[in-house]
Amino acid sequence: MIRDARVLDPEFVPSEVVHRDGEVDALSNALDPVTDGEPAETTFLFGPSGTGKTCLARYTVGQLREAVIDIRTQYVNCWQNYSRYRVLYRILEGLDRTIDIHRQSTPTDVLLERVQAYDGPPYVVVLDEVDQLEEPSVLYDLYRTHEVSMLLVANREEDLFAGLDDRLVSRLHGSRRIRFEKYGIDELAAILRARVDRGLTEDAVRDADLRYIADAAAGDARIAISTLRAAAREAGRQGLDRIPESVIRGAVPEARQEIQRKNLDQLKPHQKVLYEIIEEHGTVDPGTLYGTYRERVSDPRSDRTVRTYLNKLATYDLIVAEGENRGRVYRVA
DNA sequence: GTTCCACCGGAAACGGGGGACC
DNA sequence: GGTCCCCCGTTTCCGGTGGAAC
Repeated sequence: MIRDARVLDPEFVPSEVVHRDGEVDALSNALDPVTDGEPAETTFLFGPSGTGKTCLARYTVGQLREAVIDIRTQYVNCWQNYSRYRVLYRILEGLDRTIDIHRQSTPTDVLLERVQAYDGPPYVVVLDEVDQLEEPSVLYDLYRTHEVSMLLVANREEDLFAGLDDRLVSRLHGSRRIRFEKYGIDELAAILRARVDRGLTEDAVRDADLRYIADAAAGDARIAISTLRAAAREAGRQGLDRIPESVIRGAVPEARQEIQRKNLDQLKPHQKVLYEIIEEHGTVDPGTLYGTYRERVSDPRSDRTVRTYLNKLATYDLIVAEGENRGRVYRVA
């Protein structure tokens, strides 16, 4: 039944983007100077998870690469590359200029100097999840680098700017902004249909079932595509040539659990212990949480580090921190 | 109204791991 | 082999906040 499993991967960049014409045009216009060998203005892509920001950024940059001979591009995920050093390193990787750079001995400033010394063809850098940067000052460094054009992807504009210093905010104030709204059910169903047509055999899924998935995903294309993939996998396991409604319905919670499992797998052992304690309690106050954690592990980290871990868990959407100060409680998301 | 205290998170310091250099 | 330098995870220190107790 599966013809091309790649298209069922949420990371897959399709050859045509569905229901984002306005956003594609806006981004193409922003990148237009690159076609004349000039740098593009800094552009923000804002919107909730699963609204196609990353997909569209990669798609548009891909189109640009097809149209322009002299261009360099790089994608940097700031969730994984959260320090100034790692961002600059990834950017130099895109220029093939990391050959003599050593993780443990080359100062960050040397990396920056090398990026700033670049004077080749336009270089378009996509900084995804830019609100996860621990050292946003790197944006200032890059802003001052003439040949580098930045596409900055983030969920919420307010959250991103709240974490930046005034100097950077004023510089970025005039930058172009493209906003993404959540997909409607019809739009999501159309996105799924396009993937089914390319990735599965004909009539593998009914339109009504695609609408069911779209509805359950609540506007999040990533969840919708994961659900479709989970359903296709289960139907394949059962040796079916179509995905029945019962499998579709079972795939909805399965896809959400899979996303959560992936997030849990990325945690360090101490972070997992904290998550388990919160899960066991349902809702737990900080004092009890810290105390239980200290009892449960042989080499507990300091309370301050625990707070850093808890913030990490919250950013992963694994837990929720409710209330302030003494009223603070933690619960699983 | 004042004091106490639990909690948060920023900033700086510390130390481990590892590569470069002599 | 010893020393220096760097990144990065962690700890230490501490100021801010606001509810509880007096």
